[in-house]
Amino acid sequence: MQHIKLAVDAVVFGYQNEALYLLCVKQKYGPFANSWVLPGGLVKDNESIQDAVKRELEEETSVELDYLEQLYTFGDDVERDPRGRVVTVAYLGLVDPGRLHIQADTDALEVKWFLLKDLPELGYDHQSIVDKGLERLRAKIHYEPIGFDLLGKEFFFSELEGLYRTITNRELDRRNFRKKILSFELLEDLGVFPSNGRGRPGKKYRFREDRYKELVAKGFHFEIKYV
Amino acid sequence: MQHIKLAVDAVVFGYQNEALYLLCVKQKYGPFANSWVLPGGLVKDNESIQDAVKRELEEETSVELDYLEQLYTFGDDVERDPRGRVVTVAYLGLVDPGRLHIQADTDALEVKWFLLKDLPELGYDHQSIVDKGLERLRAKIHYEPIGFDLLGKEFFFSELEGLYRTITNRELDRRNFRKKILSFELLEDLGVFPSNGRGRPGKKYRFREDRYKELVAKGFHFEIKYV
DNA sequence: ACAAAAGTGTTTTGAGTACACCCATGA
DNA sequence: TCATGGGTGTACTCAAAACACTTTTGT
Repeated sequence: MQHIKLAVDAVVFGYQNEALYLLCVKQKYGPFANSWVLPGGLVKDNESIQDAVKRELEEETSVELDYLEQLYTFGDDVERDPRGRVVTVAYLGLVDPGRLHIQADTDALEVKWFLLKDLPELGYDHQSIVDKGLERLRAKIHYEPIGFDLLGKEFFFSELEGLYRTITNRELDRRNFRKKILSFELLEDLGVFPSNGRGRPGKKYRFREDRYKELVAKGFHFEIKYV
Repeated sequence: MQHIKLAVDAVVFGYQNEALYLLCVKQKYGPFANSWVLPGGLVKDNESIQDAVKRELEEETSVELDYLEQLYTFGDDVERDPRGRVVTVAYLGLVDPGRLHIQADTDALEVKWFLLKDLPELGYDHQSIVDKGLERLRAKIHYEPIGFDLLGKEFFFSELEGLYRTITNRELDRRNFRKKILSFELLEDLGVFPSNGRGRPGKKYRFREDRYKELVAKGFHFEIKYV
């Protein structure tokens, strides 16, 4: 008879003002009570693992995702949970800035977005799960248009630039970057919007999800080498 | 109390004569008795999931791997095993041609390498696991030097060409491919060997694993766009 | 008028691609 | 001598990279 528990955990990133944020919850019980950890929990017998992630996120944080993918399964360290053998399937989630400021904690658990650069010490092996998630995000932003899930539906071009600068942690040439992105013809031009600070007002854009899918079906491959 | 079992399964590919092979075992008991399935089985309480894969491969097939990586965790279909909830962590394995012909079945299970193009109907959802494995192999061969794990330690250049042709299922320009691969300076030239058939004899090469790691540490990125 | 951010084009460079002939061996 | 497979070099093309000034707004 096997005594292994199966859990899910979610690495959920948000982005605002040139900075990445990570969604954490404060553990109430157990060996890491009062530590910050990733949202997650045990999978139920009759739910898919993906549904388990969504349910836990809903229960613990009330956050809905704009993007979700399976990340990696952590089960090589037999003692990663001091209470017994737990294998966890980690997911990577992304949310747009509209969800970045939590409404109210659902069930008395504390929930918080931490600046990724300023994370507290996380319980269990959750820091290594976060590392894996960040690695995936960094890799994938070059060859899939997942960055758009970290922006609002409508965004200034400079926000997209800032997002790529932040995630890749490198400078980029604004002219070349814009030329490349626009060449895909995946952005709908929404026209000029009042500047939100000083400086010349800029155009807003919307990512054309439908068009992206069409193009992919025809063999198109999103790729940003820049940055 | 949770009633989910945790298993591992391995998609193990081999390559020989311009063809990919998949390692299968014949199921002895259960709902898929006498079906061919992927090698695998339940994880033990005190072993890492990666060790579980290696153990099952050893027990069921006596095959040792030249490459192993975690592939994906299949647990969304609650009824993927008719006997109850089983979530399986699938791994992708590669072996060199020296291991392609099985020595003897360890414990009366039947073991067989099938031509990938000519697979029998596999039990459970194993066909979709194979599909995922093949997808990963096809993607990864472009940006990591994992193809070498499907060749012997010493190989003719034409074998490498054939491997890429086979896996990508496309023609390639021999001159450009050779130029590109050699430009990495990752192959040790072992000199000319007697031809194994008719035609001019060719040089053999060895992949410089150590050098590859050095280069990666310096920021090198293996990439074959060709093919 | 000045500071701040947005918008825009051209040139250079190098990697990807296309392409065809000679060489060494076994039969 | 012929069939088979191995080895090699050059020219073209296009996308990536480098690069700086003008425009619009708020203060």
